[in-house]
Amino acid sequence: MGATKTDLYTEQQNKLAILLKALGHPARIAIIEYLLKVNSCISGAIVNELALAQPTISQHLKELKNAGLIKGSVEGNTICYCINETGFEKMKGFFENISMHIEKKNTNCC
Amino acid sequence: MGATKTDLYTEQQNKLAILLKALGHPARIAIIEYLLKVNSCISGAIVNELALAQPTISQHLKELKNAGLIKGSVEGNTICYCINETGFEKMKGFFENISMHIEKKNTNCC
DNA sequence: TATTTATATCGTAATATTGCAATATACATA
DNA sequence: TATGTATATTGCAATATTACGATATAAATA
Repeated sequence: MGATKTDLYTEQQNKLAILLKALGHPARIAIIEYLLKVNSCISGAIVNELALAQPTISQHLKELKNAGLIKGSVEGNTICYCINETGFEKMKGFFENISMHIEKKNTNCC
Repeated sequence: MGATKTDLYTEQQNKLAILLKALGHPARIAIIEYLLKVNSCISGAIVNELALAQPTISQHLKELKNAGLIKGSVEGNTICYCINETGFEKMKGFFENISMHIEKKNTNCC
């Protein structure tokens, strides 16, 4: 085994899991936070920022892109990465929804 | 290699990654959604709900508990699991913060 | 055109995750 | 006390992830 049995879950659950998993690594959180901090779309600057080897960061960027959390566009020699809002809005919505559900029910049995 | 280099990141980034990673699996999303849906703290009912073997679910529950997303309390023979708000509030806060940051800057270079 | 610069891909080692059968534990009840 | 019921733990096979050196690719510039 070792592979997730995606056919057991709804498409929503699978999609959400992909988004959350993509952010479930501190390097990728750091990349997102960096992209939000700098006031323009920087690319290779991330390599200097993050103390990881260039291929490793390239790989993390690819995963973020595959999950739909960042977009990349070629800019001559360099590549410009920036936040893709849609993925983040979905996750925000999920947690706001959960928060509402928690408020409504007060079964604090644990 | 193979292990995440946690010493490269802030404690906040590492903690957040643990929370997000714990939810980054459809089975664990399904468990959380189930706990929210049923109006009381059910335990072994999850095994019937989820089409996974009992040890597998037990393992997922353990991970959710370790991450601080659910609490468990022994109830005689059975065990009562329910949502632990704090973890979810943290994630909600993170995404609301990101959302605010995205709104402020409109550098849509990608 | 040759060289530099920026990024991606390949290949691989180390480690982690997923899933389950078998088994253990612990309470409940006959 | 013996048996059933609910959950956890162990051990293991299959697969995925993390990280990086070596190398490829592609644009920029000397």
